Amino acid sequence: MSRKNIASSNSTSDSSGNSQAKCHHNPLVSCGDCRLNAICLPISLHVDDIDRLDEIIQRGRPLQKGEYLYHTGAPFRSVFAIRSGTIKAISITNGGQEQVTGFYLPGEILGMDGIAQNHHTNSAIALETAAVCEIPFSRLEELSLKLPGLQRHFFSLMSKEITSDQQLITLLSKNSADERVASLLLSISTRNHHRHLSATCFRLPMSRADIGNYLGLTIETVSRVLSRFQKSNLLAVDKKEITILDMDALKKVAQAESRC
Amino acid sequence: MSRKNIASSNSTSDSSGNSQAKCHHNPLVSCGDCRLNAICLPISLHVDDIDRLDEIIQRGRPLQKGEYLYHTGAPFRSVFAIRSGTIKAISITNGGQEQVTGFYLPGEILGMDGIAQNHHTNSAIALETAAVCEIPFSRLEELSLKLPGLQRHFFSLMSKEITSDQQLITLLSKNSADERVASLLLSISTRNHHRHLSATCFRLPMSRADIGNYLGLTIETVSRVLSRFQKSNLLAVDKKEITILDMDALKKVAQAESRC
DNA sequence: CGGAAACTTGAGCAGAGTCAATAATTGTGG
DNA sequence: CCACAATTATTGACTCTGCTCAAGTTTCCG
Repeated sequence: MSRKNIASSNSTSDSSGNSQAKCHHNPLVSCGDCRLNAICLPISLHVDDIDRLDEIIQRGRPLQKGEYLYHTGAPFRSVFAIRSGTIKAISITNGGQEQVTGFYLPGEILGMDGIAQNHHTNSAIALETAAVCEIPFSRLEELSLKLPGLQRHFFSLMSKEITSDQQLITLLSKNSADERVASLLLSISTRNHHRHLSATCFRLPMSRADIGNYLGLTIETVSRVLSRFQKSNLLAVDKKEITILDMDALKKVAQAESRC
Repeated sequence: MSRKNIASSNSTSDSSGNSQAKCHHNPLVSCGDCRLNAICLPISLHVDDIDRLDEIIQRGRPLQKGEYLYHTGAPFRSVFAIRSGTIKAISITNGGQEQVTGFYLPGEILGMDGIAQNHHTNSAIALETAAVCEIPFSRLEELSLKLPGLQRHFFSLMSKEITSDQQLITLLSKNSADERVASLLLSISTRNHHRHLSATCFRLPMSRADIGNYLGLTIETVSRVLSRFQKSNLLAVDKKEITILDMDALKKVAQAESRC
């Protein structure tokens, strides 16, 4: 068997003594050894092909909280995979306000907004100290021409971005404040779970303002909804630390759109 | 010069006597002769390459109003370019409601929601009699591996879909009913103008219900906003026929988000 | 021509926004 | 390390935009 399905090599590998080399804080770890590759690169590639991908990826110094990964209008050169930390993507409205268009967690890929116009339509900002892998897009395109699996993977990534944007559109268009907040909490919970972290107890990396901006709500409404969820024992909220106490009930709230 | 920039061959070509062959209602017209190719395929391709693309495209019988182009959950095989008519894309919410995620006009491409999961997450429904070109995706992928320009074009198309979804997110998240309706009217106006149709006088192909669904408003609110626009002489509204009487004022309404 | 679907308009209501005051947390510089 | 400023979050009172419900009208299509 000359192929290595990297999707099946999951993070249990850090039970080995060599945890240093595989730690996601270590900027030098290669794609093949990265514990996040099941999320970021869930395709079968020949080991040689992984090495070729590895070669084009640039790993820079970590971003500090508030630092920009790229700015609106900047020439588009790369997409980025998050290794640690959280990044928010924002676009600027005609009136000059921010619109948060997404939160990106470790293993997720952002920056694809820039492809069409050859410059970024969004800005990306670190919400906390964050390490990213920079993937130069022109070299990725070249490599994609040689590796059909990689081309398909990038089509797929962009398609996922489209479907997740459309889910947000539905959320904004049809759901109440309670439903929106519950949905966001569940989304973060699920994504944490995929990374083998707790699905019920986690720290929100973003401010109430960012949550409200993302969900089309005011900061006050977000705060009130969280207080209400706490009063009804769905959650324990301790500033940014969230504990989901009643997952089923929270899911019910999230899905309870005014059904006919 | 062995390359033909098809983007520069615009619809003025129908001044020739041979308008039959180039008419967008004729299902047999080739990509090279299609008057919409400036919108749907705005890239430089070798004439031979256009022919190769042409060969893989299937042109079926027109869809009648209300007919499905594809259903949610159907296996993903193709993307579609619209030749004539209008298609709406909808997704189904958890509660079983429709969410309109987009309106597609002639020259525009839809169906890319299905790539990630290999089946469509949306359904597509004709709002009026419509002709489409079906582009089998697997063959498009193969061809993209040979034609870097085509690969880039499809990355670009998907990126455009992402940025336009994000604009809708902003609209839903930040803008009032008036601003949302004005924005949609202006979007249709602009897209008509690109197709060399009137930017000020056109027929809305979708119902008030579809508009409301798309914009996150009720049918009653859409109706009231249009009445209000008419009273203030921004528009003349005659059921689905819209005439923009004061384009500048309408643009002001559309951009007037509560700026700080 | 008749029934259904689509649209318009009005009255009343409620969910989320605004404004405002206070509290808690974080960051900064002496 | 503490004190002060700045930012962030909570909570309350009031307002307003857009929703609900309802009735009536127009348009579409068989």
